[in-house]
Amino acid sequence: METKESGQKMTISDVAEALNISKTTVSRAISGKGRIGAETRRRVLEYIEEHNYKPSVIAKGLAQSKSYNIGWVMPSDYSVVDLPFFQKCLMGLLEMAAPVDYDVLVCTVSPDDMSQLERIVENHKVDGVVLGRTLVNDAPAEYLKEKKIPFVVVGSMDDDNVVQVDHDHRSACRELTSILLAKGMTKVALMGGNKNHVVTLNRYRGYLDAMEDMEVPVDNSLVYFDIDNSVLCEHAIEEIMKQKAECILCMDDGICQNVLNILDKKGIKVPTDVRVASFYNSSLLNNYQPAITSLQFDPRELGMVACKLLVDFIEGNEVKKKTHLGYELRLKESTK
Amino acid sequence: METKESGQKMTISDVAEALNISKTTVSRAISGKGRIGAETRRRVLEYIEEHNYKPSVIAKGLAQSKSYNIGWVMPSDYSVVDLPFFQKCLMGLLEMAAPVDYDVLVCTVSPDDMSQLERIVENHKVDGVVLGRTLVNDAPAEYLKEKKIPFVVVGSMDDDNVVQVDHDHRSACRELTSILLAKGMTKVALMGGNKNHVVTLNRYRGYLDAMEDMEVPVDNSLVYFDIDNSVLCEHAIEEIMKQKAECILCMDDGICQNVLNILDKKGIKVPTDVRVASFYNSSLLNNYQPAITSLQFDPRELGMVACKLLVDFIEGNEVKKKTHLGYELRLKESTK
DNA sequence: CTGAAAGCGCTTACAG
DNA sequence: CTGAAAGCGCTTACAG
Repeated sequence: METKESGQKMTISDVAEALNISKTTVSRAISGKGRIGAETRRRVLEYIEEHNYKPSVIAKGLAQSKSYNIGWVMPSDYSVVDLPFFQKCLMGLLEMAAPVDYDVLVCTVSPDDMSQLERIVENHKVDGVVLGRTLVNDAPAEYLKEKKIPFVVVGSMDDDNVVQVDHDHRSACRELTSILLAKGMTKVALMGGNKNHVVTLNRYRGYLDAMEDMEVPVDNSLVYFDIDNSVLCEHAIEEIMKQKAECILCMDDGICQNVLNILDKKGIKVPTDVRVASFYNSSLLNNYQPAITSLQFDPRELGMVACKLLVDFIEGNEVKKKTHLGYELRLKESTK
Repeated sequence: METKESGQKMTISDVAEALNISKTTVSRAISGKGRIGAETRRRVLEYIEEHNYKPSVIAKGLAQSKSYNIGWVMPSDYSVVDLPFFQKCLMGLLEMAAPVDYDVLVCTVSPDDMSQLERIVENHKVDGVVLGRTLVNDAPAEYLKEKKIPFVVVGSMDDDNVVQVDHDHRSACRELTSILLAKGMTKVALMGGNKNHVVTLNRYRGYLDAMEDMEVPVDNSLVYFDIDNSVLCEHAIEEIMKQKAECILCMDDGICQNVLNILDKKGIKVPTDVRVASFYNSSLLNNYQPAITSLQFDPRELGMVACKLLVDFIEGNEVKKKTHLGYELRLKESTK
C-alpha cells in the first residue's frame, strides 16, 4: 500500500529475496510461462501487487531482444499537419497498444528524408511499425521490407505480401459518384490531391468506375490533381466553371474547405449554382452551411485495427493481409 | 520459429573481435567517454561506419538505467482531437528529440484516467515526460512530482518549481482586448473554453486586465465559459446579442468556428453587425471570409522548446523554470 | 591508453 | 515444481 523504500526502484531480486525464492520463480509467476506451484504463484502475485512492483520492460526487452514498442510513422508535410486524420489514427493505435503492453514511438518521414525511421529501426527501438499512409513509390515500405521488420500500412499497396488496412476508397468513390450521376448530373468535376498518394488514385479509379457504369464519358478538363494550395484551387475552379460543371467532388476536406471559400469569394452559391461533395473525415467542415454531402470514414478505427494486426504479426501469428473497413455515405443539402 | 539469417544484427562484441580489441575500447570510441588513443578510435569509428553498426539503445539504456525515451502526454478528449495543436507540438518535440538521440513515446490521459501515463513511467519506459497542457488541479503533474520524474509542461502552473513553457496568454489577451476597446467598443463579449484549463483562466485574466486598464466595467452577462458544443454556443450568442455586444472574443478557433457558423445561420453579419476576434492557431478558420482578427501562436515551437528543456533537465543540467514564447497579433477585417 | 570483469534487470534452457 | 547459471548488449569502476 505504501510506497516502497524511498529512492530505489524494486527489482526482481528484491521480491525473490523477500519471498525467499529464486528470481526464476518470480519471473515465471509473472509471465505465466513455465511450470509453477499454484500457491507459490499466488504468493508472488500478492506480494508484487501489494508492494507495487513493476518489472522493467527495458530489461525484459533486452533478455528477449524485444522493445515492446511499435513505431507510428506519419508524414510531416506542412499541409498534412493541419488534418486531424493522423492524430485520430494515433489515438486508435494507443488505445489498442496499451492493453497488450506495447507503447507507441512516433516518427515522421518526408518524401526525401526517412532518417528518423531508420534511426528507430536501426537502434532497435521498435519491434514493428505502422506506416500512416501509402505512396505510389513507397520508399519507407521498401526499406522495411528489406530490413525484414514486421510492418503494416494504413492504406493500400500493390504488394499482396504487405499487411494493409484501409477503407475501400475505390468503391466508396464509385458509390458516391454514381449517386451524383443518378441525380441527373453528368458534369461532375473531380478535385484531387497528390497523385503520388495511393488513396488519390483509388478514389480516381472509383470515379472512373462510376462513369463507366453509367456510361458517362469522362471529360478530362473536369479532373484536377495536386490541388494543394488556394492558387491552384482557384485556377481549377475557374476552368471547371467554364465547363459548366454541375458538381464538384473534392477528394479531401482540406481541398473542400479551399473550394468552398473560393466559391464563396466568387459569389458562386452552393448548391444552387454548383453542387459540392467531399471525402469528409475531419472537423474542418463542421457546421458548414449548407451541410456538405460526404463520405465518412473512421481514422481511429484504422489505428486500432492496424495495431491489432501489427502486434499479432510481431508475435508470429497468422495475419490477414488485406482488411477493409466500412464507410458511410451522408447525403446533405450541398448536393440537393 | 524464425531462422537466423546471415544478416544478423551486429553487436559490440562483433566489432571488438573484428578489430582485435576489447568491447570496452569500442564502447569508449563510440561514446567519447574515457581515455582512448586517437588512432584506435579512428579505426573503430571507421569500422562501424563502414559496416553500419548501430549500438542497441535498449542495451545501452539498461546499462545506464535509462530508456532514451521521453513521454508526450496529450488529452484524448473528443473535442480536442480535432485541433491540430497537439499534433503540431508533437512535431516540434520530434524534431528536437531525434538529434539528441531521444525518441518520443506518446500516451493519452483523460480527467479521470491516467493509467496510460502510470504505465509508461512505472514500466520505466521514459526518462522524463512533457505534459501537453495544464489543468487547474493537475493530477498528472502531481503524480509526476511525487514520482520524482523529470517533466516539463506546455502551459503554465502556479508551482514555481515545475519547468514551464508557454505563450504569455494573459498579456496577449490583454493586448488584443485593449485594441478592441481602443477602437471604441465597450461591449466586448468573451466566449471561453474549459475553466479547468489554466490557459482559459489566463486569457480571462488578460481580458480583465485590459478592461481595468481602460476603465471599462466588466459585464458578466457578456462572459461565457465551457462553450464546448453548439447548443451552448448558440445560447450564449443569443444572450450576448441581446446585450448588444459589439464584439465577440473567442478563446480558441474551435469555439470561433462554432460562433461563426451560428452567426451565419442567424443571419448576423461580421463585422457589420458584430465584430469577431479569436485565438487562432489552426487551419479551422483558413480563408474564412471575412478574415478573422486573431492572436497567433506557434505550437511547434512550444514542442521544440519543451523537448530541449526536458532533455537538459534529464541530463542534470540547470534549467530555466519559466519560458515565454512570443506571439503575433493579426488585425483583419472581422474587427474593422 | 587498454582490458577483464561486474553489473544493469530481466528470461530461459538445463538440471534436479 | 524450483533454482543456478548463462545470456541479452551494452557501460564503467578498477586495475594495469
